[in-house]
Amino acid sequence: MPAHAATSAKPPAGASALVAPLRPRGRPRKTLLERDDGNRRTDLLRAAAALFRSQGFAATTTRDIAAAAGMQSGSPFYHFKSKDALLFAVMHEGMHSALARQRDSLQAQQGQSAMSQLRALVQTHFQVLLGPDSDFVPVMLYEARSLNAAQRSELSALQAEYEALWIPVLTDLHTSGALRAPVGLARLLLLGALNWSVQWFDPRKSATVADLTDAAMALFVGHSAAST
Amino acid sequence: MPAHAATSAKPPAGASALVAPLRPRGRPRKTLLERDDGNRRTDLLRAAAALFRSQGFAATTTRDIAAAAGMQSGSPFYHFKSKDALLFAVMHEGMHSALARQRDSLQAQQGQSAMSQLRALVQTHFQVLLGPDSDFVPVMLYEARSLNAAQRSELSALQAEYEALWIPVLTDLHTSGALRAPVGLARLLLLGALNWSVQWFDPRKSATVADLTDAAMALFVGHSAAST
DNA sequence: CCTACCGATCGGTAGG
DNA sequence: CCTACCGATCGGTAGG
Repeated sequence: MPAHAATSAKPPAGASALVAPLRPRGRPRKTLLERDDGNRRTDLLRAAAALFRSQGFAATTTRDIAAAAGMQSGSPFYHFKSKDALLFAVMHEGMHSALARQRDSLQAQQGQSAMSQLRALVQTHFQVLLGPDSDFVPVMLYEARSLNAAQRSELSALQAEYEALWIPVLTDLHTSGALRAPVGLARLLLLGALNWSVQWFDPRKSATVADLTDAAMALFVGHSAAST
Repeated sequence: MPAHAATSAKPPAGASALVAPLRPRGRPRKTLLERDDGNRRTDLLRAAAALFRSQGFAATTTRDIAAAAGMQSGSPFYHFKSKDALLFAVMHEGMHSALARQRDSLQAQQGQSAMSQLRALVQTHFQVLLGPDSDFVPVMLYEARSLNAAQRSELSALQAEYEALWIPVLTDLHTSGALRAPVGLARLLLLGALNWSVQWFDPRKSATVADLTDAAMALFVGHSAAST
C-alpha cells in the first residue's frame, strides 16, 4: 500500500456537509467543510487491519497506519488511545462481524439438515477469512498473543459464542455417524483446517471459496455439494 | 525465562577442554579454558526459537535472546550476522529435523498400508509441533512472512520435500476411496488442521498426541487406531 | 487532526 | 564473547 491514500482521505462533500463543524479543534480541511470522524476512524481500522495482517502487529508502525489512512504520524492517537487499542478494535470488529454473518447464515438454514448447516458454517467461515474486507478476522486469529490479558478475555467471550454455533451441528453429525471424531477435537481440527487457508489461499489461482467448501465437506464428513 | 541462564552458559569442563583455544579473540573465561562455540550457538538457537514462538519474531529483541542464553547484548552477533539470520537458522534447523524424522517414520512403515503410513505421518507431525524441543517448526510455520525473498525460497524447497512425503500416501487413500477430497486440497486442509494445534494444544490438559492422532485419523479418513 | 518533539528502545558495530 | 557505544526508529504527547 502506498504511503499516501489521499483519495480515501477525502471523500466528496455530500449531503452531510455542515456549516458548523463538530470537530473539537484543529483547522478546517481545504476542500471540505466537514470531516466525518466515523469514516476517518473506519479508515484507520481498515488500514490497520490490512497492515497487521500482511506484516504482523509488532512489525507495523503507527506511522505506517497513519500514512495508509492519509494522516500524519501523530493523528491515529486522536482516534485511538494506543497501538494496542487499535489492534483490539480491529479484532473486536472482526469477531463481531463474523458472529453476525454466521448467525444470518444459520438463520437461513432453519429446518435444514445438520449436514446442510455445517456446509453453511464452513462456507461463511471461508468467506469471512478470504472474501472482501477479510483482514479483520485473520488478524484476530494470528495476532492474539499481542493482546494483554484483559483484552484477550473480552475477546475470548466472543470466540466462545462463535464456537458455540458449531457445537450442536457437529454433535448432530457425530450422533448420526457422519462425523467420526469426538466433537471437541473435531471442532478444533476442523476450524484449524479452515483457519490455515489464510496462509495459502490465493484468489488468483484456480480454487474458489466454493471449491474449498466442497473439499472441506468431503474431507470431514464425506459429503459433496449435492448431498443435503 | 529468566534474564540470566548462568547454568547453561557454563557447562562443566570436560574432555573437550583444550589448552590453546581456537577462538579468534577475546579473553578467557574465569572457570573454563575453552568454550564450545557449537554449544553456545545451539544455546542461542534454542533461546531464539522459544522466544520467537512465544512472542513472535518482531516482538523479540536480540537482547532478550542474549539474556536467555546468558550472554551480553552484543554477543549474539558474534554467532549470527543479524537477527534475520538467527530466524532463518531456527527455521532451517526446524525443517531439516522435521524432514529427517518423517523419513525415519516412513521407513519404519515399509510394506504397511497407506492408512498406516498416514497415521505415522500425522503422529510424527504432531510430535514435531507439540513434543519436546518443538519450538523450531512452529516458528517456521508462523513467522514465514518475516523472511526475505531469498531466505523464503530456500526454505520453500525444504517445505516442498516435506509435502512430497504426504502426496503418494494421500493419493493412494484417495484412489481407494478412504479420502474423499481431492488430494491437493486435502493435503492443505489436513496439514492446516494439524498445524493449528500449535494454537490450542495444552499438554497439561487431557489430550495426548496419541489422542490427537486418533481424532485426526477418524476425522479425515474415518479410521481409528485399530484399523491398519 | 497537524506540528514539533521527547524518551526509550533497538539492531548492530569497533575494538579488544 | 564483553564493553561501550551509535544512529535510527518508535509509541506517544502537548498545544493549537
